[in-house]
Amino acid sequence: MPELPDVEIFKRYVDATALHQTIKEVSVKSRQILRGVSPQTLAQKLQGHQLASTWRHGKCLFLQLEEHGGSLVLHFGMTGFLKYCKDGKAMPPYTRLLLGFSNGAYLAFACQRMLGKVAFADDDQAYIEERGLGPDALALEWEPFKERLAAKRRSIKAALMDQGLLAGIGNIYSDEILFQVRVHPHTEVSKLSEAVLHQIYKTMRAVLEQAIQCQVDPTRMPQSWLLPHRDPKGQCPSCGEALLRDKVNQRSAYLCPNCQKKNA
DNA sequence: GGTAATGTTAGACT
DNA sequence: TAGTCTAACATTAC
Repeated sequence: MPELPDVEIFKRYVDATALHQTIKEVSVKSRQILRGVSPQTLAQKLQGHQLASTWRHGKCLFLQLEEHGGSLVLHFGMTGFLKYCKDGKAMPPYTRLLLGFSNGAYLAFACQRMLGKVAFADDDQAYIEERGLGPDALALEWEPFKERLAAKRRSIKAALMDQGLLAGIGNIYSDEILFQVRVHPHTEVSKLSEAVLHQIYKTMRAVLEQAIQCQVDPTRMPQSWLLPHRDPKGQCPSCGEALLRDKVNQRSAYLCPNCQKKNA
């Protein structure tokens, strides 16, 4: 689930559960998810400290320690999520990292497919730069958005999903944005008029914000959206046509062949 | 048993 | 050189 709106919900979840408690225990269950930090170093950085605040950049969640002590950085891959448990027994399956607090509760980072990543950043901004991430999709203004995408020869779907251009959009939400703007995902960015690009920008903001409001729960999203119908048997909520599953960038893109014509 | 799944990335290619 | 594309990564469910 973890695209920008999902990670924003994880951020709010941490804010509501795990702040301002002293970390007693740091247990790395799967070493493989660590990026650029050893289990020993991670434990040493975290133990005895508290999570003071959180913020999100694209799909990355930063859990900041008090007194500028650096941040625990979480990336959720395709299957990652967080769970705050009152005791260690309620731990979800595939827990890869477990933080134990002085009040006896735990924060578990789970990811079934091991594509999630855990890192430690002494400086959040430097970390973002090192990883080559573009500006956060919700923080990005129209003018820089236009400049970043300008004249790209790749498809609009690939461009929206490129974390180096702008950070936070993945397969699901790029489909949703392009469906709402009625643009075919294969369309080359350079072929889009400025007016259409502007529509894409505005729709991107609206979709991301509303998805957060809906708690990323498809059943709460408007029925006019693609997302609640996004499966191989789904029908277009606008015209009733059977949805098409196409390949863009090695990923399956869902679209309505009637509403999203090429060269439209 | 083959295929696909909400992500990233190193290396190949143009 | 820069931009773009592909395969690989690990695991489970249908």
